[in-house]
Amino acid sequence: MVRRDTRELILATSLALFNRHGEPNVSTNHIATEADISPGNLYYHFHSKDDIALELFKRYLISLQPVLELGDNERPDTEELWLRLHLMFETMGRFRFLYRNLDDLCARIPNLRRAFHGLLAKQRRTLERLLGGLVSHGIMEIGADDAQLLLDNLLLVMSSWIPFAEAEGDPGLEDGSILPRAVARVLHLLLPYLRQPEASQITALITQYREA
Amino acid sequence: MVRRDTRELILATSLALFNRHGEPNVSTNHIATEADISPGNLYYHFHSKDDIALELFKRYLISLQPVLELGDNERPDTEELWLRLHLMFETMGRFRFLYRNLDDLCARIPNLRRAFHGLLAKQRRTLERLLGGLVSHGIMEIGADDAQLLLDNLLLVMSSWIPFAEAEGDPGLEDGSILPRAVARVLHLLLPYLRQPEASQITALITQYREA
DNA sequence: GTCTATATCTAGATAGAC
DNA sequence: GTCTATCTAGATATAGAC
Repeated sequence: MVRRDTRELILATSLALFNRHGEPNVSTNHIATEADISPGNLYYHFHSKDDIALELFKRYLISLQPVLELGDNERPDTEELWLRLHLMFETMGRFRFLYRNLDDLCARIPNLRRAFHGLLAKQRRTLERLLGGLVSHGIMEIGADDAQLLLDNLLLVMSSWIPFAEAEGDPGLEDGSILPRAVARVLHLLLPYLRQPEASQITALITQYREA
Repeated sequence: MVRRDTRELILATSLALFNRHGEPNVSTNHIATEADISPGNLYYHFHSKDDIALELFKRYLISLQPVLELGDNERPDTEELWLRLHLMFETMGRFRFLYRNLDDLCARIPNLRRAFHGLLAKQRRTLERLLGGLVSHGIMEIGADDAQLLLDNLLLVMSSWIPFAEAEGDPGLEDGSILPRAVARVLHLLLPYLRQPEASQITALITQYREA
């Protein structure tokens, strides 16, 4: 690997190893060896292993920011919806180690825990606005109670498809071929509440995605 | 704690600690101390820590067996459905450490991995039959493609509500007060495909469960 | 069956030379 | 900034007396 700034090299190497083997199974020595630096050097750049994980989480948040941001005068439609989901899932996939061991990372690193809760709240607001947009366009029809339960399930599925796929041993996590199926999964949750002709559009998208 | 058969004591203690702190955060010394026995004694009864986890998984499977079994002439209705779900989730909650670190347990313990995949397949078959029963009774109306996607999401949600609740820091995991909400969550996935009057029944159940 | 004592290993982290 | 060498802690697991 080309020698860039060492701190960035450590982060890139850690991310790759964490994603491949799972964060608990990657030691700092392991990272140093793979990055072709000494263990001491690693600790010159980072105070601890948790520090590396936390810094990666910050990068994750930054990557996600533009995907979660909705312009004030933006009018979300189904096209916009699947684009956002695809971008979001692609980003999550690049940092998938976070979701694989979310519970333990949150328990161990208070700052990460707080940041994750903030992210969940933000995701909920973004989804709420997206759904609200669909309703105001007459594309979606849903009651307030149903909308809350739907939001709960959307957040759960969006936060859990990665570890579930890992547990199932799905090979598509490595090469990204799982993404279309993950998006199809989420879109299918919305389908019952969509009116025509958007419902048919989404159905077509789902079919297309599943076959991809 | 009353002194029962030591092997059972170790299992009970391990289960409690694993659930409370997460399996990776509980050492064999920790278990021995809590069980009031020596570390050496623990290793007399179990070959390794993984052995304990695997034995607990077997107990989990045994507990789940009657819940997943459907009699041949059984006619699943909505009443049967919520009963099954409640029993299933209650059992999962008693062994929730398994779901909190499923990926790493599967990666580390091949036998557990195989057993879990077998369980997933069995759950899918049971759900398939339950849904099929609802359809044949005219309670549910759903196409073949939609049914497959619904099954996928049902399995995902059923396998993931525990770690998601842990990541959210939901206190209801300890005392079981989360169970009604978890069941409501799953029932809501089915709701769009139910006919009347069962749809209203389920809506009422969900409302009741959410308030509980 | 159970204990005490200990071997072995590996992880995270630091010290100090260069 | 980077390296080598090393410390420390804690985990799994075993040996051998009782």
